[in-house]
Amino acid sequence: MIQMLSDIIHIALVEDDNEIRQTLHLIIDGSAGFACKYAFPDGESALASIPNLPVDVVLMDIDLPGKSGIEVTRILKQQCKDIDFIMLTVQSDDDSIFESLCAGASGYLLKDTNPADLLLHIKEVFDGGSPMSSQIARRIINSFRIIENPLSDRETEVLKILSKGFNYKDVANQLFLSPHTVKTHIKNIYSKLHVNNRAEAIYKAIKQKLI
Amino acid sequence: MIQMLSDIIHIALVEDDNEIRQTLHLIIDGSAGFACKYAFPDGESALASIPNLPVDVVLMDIDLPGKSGIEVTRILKQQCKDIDFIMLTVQSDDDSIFESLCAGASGYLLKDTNPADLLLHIKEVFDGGSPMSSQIARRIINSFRIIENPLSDRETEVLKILSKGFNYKDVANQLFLSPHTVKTHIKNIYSKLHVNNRAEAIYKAIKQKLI
DNA sequence: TATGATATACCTCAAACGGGGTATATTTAT
DNA sequence: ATAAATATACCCCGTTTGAGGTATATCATA
Repeated sequence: MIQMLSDIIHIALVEDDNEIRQTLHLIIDGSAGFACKYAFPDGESALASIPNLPVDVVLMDIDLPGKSGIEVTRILKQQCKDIDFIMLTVQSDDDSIFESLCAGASGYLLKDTNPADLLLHIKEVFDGGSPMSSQIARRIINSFRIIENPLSDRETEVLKILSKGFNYKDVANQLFLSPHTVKTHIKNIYSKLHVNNRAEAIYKAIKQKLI
Repeated sequence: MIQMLSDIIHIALVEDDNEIRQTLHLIIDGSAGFACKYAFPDGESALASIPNLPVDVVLMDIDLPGKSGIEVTRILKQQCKDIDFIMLTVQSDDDSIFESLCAGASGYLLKDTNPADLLLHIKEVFDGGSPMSSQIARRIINSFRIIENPLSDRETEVLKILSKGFNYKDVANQLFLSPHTVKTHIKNIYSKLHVNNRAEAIYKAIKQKLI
C-alpha cells in the first residue's frame, strides 16, 4: 500500500532580508501547488522550528546573521533527511558551493533567478532533481570532477608528515625544502581539499584515503 | 643456508656527557662478547654515521644537544630496522617513555643501572627482549593498557568538531561552553593521546577509531 | 568519606598558522 | 609548441594555537 502524497509542496524560507523574505513568501504561497507558511529571518529560529514542521523544501540564504546558511543546512539535514535544501544566494564562489553541497544542499540558485523559474526549481528538487544555474553547475562539475586524489605526490608527502604532528619547519627539514616552499604546498593542499586549516585537511585526507 | 652470526654484540653509544660516554665505552668494549667501537656526543653525528656502521644495539641518551635522542631514534630506526635501541636516561616521565617506544626504542633504562645489569640488558635486547626497570615497566603498562578510548565523552565530542576544521571559539559556540573550557579539554585530549598538536591528535584519533 | 576523574572557567605569552600576495623554473600534456 | 600543472622560494600581517599555569564544582567509587 503506497501512502498518498500531498500534491502541495510545503516550503520554508530562511532569509534575513525582510523585503526578499516577504516577497518570496507571498509569491510562493500564492502559487498553485505551493504552500509557504514558514519564513525565518535567521538560522537559530529556523533550527528551532523546522524539525517540527511539515516541510518538504527549504530555501536557504547563505549570508545569515549568526550561523551561516550552510551551517544551518548541515545541522538541519542531519535531523531531517527528507527535507530538500536549496541554497539561494548571491555568492557563487567555489567554496560556498562546495560547502553547501557537503552540508546537504540539493540545489544552489542565485538570487537573480526569476520567480517562475524558482517555482520550477523547487518542483525539480521535490521530484529528486538538483537545480542550479549553468555557471553554478559548471563550477560544481569542476569541483567534483576531481574525486580522485587531487594532490600531487609532493603535496601528499607534505600532508603525511603534517599528519604526524610536524610543523612547517620540520617538514622543510625532512624534505630538504625551504619553509616557504612547504607553506606554499600546504596552501595549495588546503585549496585543493576545500578546507582552510590543517585539522580538516587531515580529516578529509584520511577519510578519502589520500594519506 | 643460514648465515653465521657473530657472537659479539656491536654497540654504539650516543651520549653528550663526556665522562659517562667514555666510561660506558670502556666498560662495554672491555667486556667479553661485547664490542663498543663507536660513541657519539650528539644526534647529528650519530645520524650521519650509524646507518653505515655494523651495529647491533644503540644506547641512546634522551637529553642531547640539538635533536633529542627520541628524534634521533625515530629517524635511525626508519633506516635501520635491524638495529635495537635502548634509551638510557635520567628521565622517566610518561611522555618520554611513550614517545621513545613509538620512535622505535626496544628498551628503556635509567642511568643508575649498574654496568653488569646494563650488559645483561644489552644481551636481552639483542635476543629480542625489552629490558626496562620495574618502575618503567609499570608506567609502560599503564600507558598501553588504555588502548581503548581514553577520552571522555566530552573530549571526544570536542575532537570531532575540531576535526571538521572548527576552531576553539566555534567549538565553544556549538557546545555552549566558554572558549577557555574548550581549550582545557583540548589540552587534556593532547595529553591523553600523547600528542602536542591538533594535526597529530586528529590523525591518531581517526587511526584508533576514536572519532 | 575521601580520592580521582571530569567538566567547567580564567590568565599570559611566544610560536605557529592561514591568507593575501609575487615570482621563476621545470615538467606534463595537448 | 604552448598552455597548464607542479615545485620551488619569498614577503607581510593578523589570528590561532599550544604550553604554562590556577581554580572550582560535580560525580563516582573505592
